[in-house]
Amino acid sequence: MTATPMNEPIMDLVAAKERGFTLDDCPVRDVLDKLSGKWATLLLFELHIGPKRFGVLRRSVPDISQRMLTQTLRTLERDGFISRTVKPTKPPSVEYALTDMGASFMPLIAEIVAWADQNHEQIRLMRRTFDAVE
Amino acid sequence: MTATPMNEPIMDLVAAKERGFTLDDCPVRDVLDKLSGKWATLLLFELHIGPKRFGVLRRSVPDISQRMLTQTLRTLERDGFISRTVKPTKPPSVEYALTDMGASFMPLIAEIVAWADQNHEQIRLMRRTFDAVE
DNA sequence: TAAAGTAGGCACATTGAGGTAACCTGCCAC
DNA sequence: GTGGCAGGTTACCTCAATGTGCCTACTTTA
Repeated sequence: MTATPMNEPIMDLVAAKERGFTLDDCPVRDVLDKLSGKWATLLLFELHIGPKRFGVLRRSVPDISQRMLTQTLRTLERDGFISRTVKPTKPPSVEYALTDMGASFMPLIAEIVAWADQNHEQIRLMRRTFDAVE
Repeated sequence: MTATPMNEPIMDLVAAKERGFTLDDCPVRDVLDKLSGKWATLLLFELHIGPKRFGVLRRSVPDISQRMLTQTLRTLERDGFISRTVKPTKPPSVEYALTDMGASFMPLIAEIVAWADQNHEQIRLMRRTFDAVE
């Protein structure tokens, strides 16, 4: 709840800082931007269950607008997290799927979910306490 | 590079979805918002090395404005990631430090950094390829 | 002929994160 | 006094992310 006597620092992070990983064109930003968008993780989430078509995705994430669905899928495709395959059905359909790289990213999301699950009660408690004092 | 035959889904994620973790007041959002801000991770990064005073933090992250430094520190404190301690020195000084909860969050950041380190070349390759085709 | 379902595109408004710059409150030294 | 440092706060502005609504082009079904 208060200051910690500091468990020893994670050396990877110390090393990362020394390599300049805190700069603006930083590779980590590329990844963080995926996590930060409102929809990207939800879509990765859906595709992690299995490949899905455009319309199915839209119904799976009912709040998303068509525009944001298209746009988010594009940037995820652009960065190689998902693939887009047009199938020559009668009305051509488009299937989206995780790539191997995208799939390798999901364990990180799973860990974040797990951490959030373990800590969100304390976070909300701290928040209420902080707000109460003004 | 193309569609993956889908390694088996991570059951924690499937379970999370069934518990409604994709909703708007979702606990995961609370955590993702920390990662998404421009400065929060950098400040956690600095405090992970050790406790630091306001002015030291400002010099450690030279691009940050006083306003954003104060603001980001406040929200991190509000959510219990860091602690704020006023010390009765001649001009009173303020020391910021990771809390235990904040420290427990750092391994996740370390993993994201490691993943970004391994994959950013491919991401940028995919991006260039995608942009070339138009 | 009309409706409804495929997968989008385009134009505009909103909104919130972030930046800039100035001011403030103590306390110290000159 | 005047100036500086510490740690802020406040007002104002910008810009990118996101939302809303309407449009296309094609095909199947009623």
